[in-house]
Amino acid sequence: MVRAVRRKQGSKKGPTIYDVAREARVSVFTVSSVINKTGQVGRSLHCRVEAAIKKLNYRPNLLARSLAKQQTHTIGVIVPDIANPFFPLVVRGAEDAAEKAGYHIVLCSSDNDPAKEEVYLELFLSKRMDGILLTKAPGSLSPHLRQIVNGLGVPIVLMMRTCGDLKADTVLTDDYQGAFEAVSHLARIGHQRIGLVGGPKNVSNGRARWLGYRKALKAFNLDYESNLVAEGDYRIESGYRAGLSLLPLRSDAFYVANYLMTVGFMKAADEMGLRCPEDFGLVSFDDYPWLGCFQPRLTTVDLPKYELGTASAHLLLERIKGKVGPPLVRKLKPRLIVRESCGFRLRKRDAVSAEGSQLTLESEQS
Amino acid sequence: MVRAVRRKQGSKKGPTIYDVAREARVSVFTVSSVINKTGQVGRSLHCRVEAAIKKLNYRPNLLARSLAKQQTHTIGVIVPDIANPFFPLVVRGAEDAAEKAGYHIVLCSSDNDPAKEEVYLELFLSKRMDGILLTKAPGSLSPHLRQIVNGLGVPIVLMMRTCGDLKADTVLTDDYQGAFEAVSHLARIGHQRIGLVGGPKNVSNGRARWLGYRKALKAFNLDYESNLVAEGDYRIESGYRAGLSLLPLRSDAFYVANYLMTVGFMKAADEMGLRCPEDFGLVSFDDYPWLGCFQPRLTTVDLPKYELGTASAHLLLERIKGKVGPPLVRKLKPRLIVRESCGFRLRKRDAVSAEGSQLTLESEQS
DNA sequence: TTGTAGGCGTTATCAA
DNA sequence: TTGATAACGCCTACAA
Repeated sequence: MVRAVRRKQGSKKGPTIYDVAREARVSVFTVSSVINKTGQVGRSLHCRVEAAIKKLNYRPNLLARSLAKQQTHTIGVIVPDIANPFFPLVVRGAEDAAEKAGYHIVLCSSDNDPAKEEVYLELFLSKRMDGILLTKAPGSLSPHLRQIVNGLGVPIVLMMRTCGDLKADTVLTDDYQGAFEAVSHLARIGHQRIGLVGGPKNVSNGRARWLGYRKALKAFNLDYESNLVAEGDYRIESGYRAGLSLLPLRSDAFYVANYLMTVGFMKAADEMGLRCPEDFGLVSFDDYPWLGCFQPRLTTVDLPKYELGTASAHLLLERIKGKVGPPLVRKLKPRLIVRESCGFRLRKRDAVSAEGSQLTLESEQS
Repeated sequence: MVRAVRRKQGSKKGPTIYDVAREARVSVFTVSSVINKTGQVGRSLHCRVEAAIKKLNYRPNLLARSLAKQQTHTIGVIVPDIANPFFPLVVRGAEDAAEKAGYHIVLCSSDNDPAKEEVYLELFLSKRMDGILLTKAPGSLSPHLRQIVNGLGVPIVLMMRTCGDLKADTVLTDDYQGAFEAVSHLARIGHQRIGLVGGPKNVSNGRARWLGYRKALKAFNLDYESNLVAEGDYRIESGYRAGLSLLPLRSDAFYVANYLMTVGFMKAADEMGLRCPEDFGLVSFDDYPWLGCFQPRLTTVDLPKYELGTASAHLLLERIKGKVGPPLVRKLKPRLIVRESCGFRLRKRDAVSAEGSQLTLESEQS
């Protein structure tokens, strides 16, 4: 009982459960039971405890609780870059879902750097996160790390990107399908030579978008011209460079595999005095609220970002709760939104029958 | 020494410092000294310990360390909404600065709801965050909470918004100045009737942008017409509604106090068949990489978001380190970026002399 | 129903 | 230089 003889409470550091117990003239057990609503505590003691808590302004130290209960009610989230406009909504979705379950989020940006990612993962393990949400950087998890993860049994949910050697629950958008629809749309309205600004081939969704492009070309009997294709890294600069090299080739249209690259691409077009959709058609990937307000209004494939976050968090929370079973994969449906950048208005002679595809004409919505 | 007799290591939960000590046939103190590079440990023991750590794949439990050292190396961040494109870069700045100092971030979105904010603040205190970065929701901190904060001595840095009753370090952008420059620019190029879509008056930067607007009108001897003014909440919908009500009044130009409201405003203009800058001039607030690539290219006031985040984190880290002194206020300079939405190209007859203002013609940069 | 005391995994004090 | 051992603040069998 050395503890009860501690400092005369106050002065930084806040009151502890012992202070409350002393104040209420009960044991720490009683206080604990009251706080956690566990076990039956008599009316009078209950009141005394609550009064003491209020009087001392007591807040339980969640650090100590986490240590004792072996759970932090915190989940670690690693995204490539929170400043990439794709991820904020994903994170917000995860945050909301987590919050609803009493969990909170620590956020890290890996910059797609496997080394950084590894550091953060180790951090999460050391901080005893209850679970991890991960948009994997290129490359596989180091065996060393995988061993720890498995040993510790910390659940991980992969977001947006699979990772070959990591068997874990995964939530994806169907980028293969999305890319296929994007390019199909271009083909359907009459474009013949369709270029690609693709994502990095060393991440799964980069490959998927690439494959969807090729599949669509095949489906419409269009040639694959390797010189009309460029690989980017999802950032503005790479889209810009791709624009500089691809635009002079004067193909009919382009599919650009994400928004940031589209921004760079458009900048290049602007500098070269090329206009969209008059000089080239364009379908982008990933929609934003402002795309409909500025010219050219981008035809794009909307990805359910918020839902991606919530779904991932839900899966993770299930695992944290102890659910067992083989890894689950959820694939969310993208949705083609047709505006003008594709050249649809210019070529509406080839009327598009909806064909049961996930097509949305923006003028129809809202 | 009961502890050493614990479970036969392994099977979830990972090894503890005791396991390492036993493995290396030393005391926990020795292990701890090696890990923290504190105190002198003999060569041979040092090696034995390192070997044991490697062999057992030992990672210190940061939770336990935090409890013992009374510091978590974690800072709590509350922003109104991480999905508002303004904040990701701020958070990224804070994250980078924190990371560099060995700190990490837990992120919460308050939705500008004081109640939610209070819950999160209490959470941060309970989780013993070393410091807090806060973009205050409207209203003042509850006295109850302020008492705790003060009592606990947890440093807080206010970002973007002041809070009357909370004396704390603060990092702002000079929104008064920014708004003044925005509106002055409109006036300078010949606009006479200038409307305002302002931010919420119950947050400090909303007021500042409002005041800058009025100051500029005065400076250019323009009338303040209250019917040309609308109060929004920084979200798209409010900008849209403002557009619907203000645009029919056919004033020359508008200053819209943030990007999201501009998006809504443009949507309204689009629906009404009004074009910018032909039918009305517009200056927005807050710049993004894609603003230069789409029409109308927005003239806007760039706010140093990333720097806002880093500066805030730096200030906070200083306080965490124990720096004392009166609350500091840092005000970051905004920068007017002139593109076409203001109508500058249309009216370039009134040539703009730079006048030493922070004006940037986009064609000059890059 | 309530209290006692040991455990969670570190750090830190104080002897040896 | 090392080693016991008491904090850190909470939870929770086990006792009473």
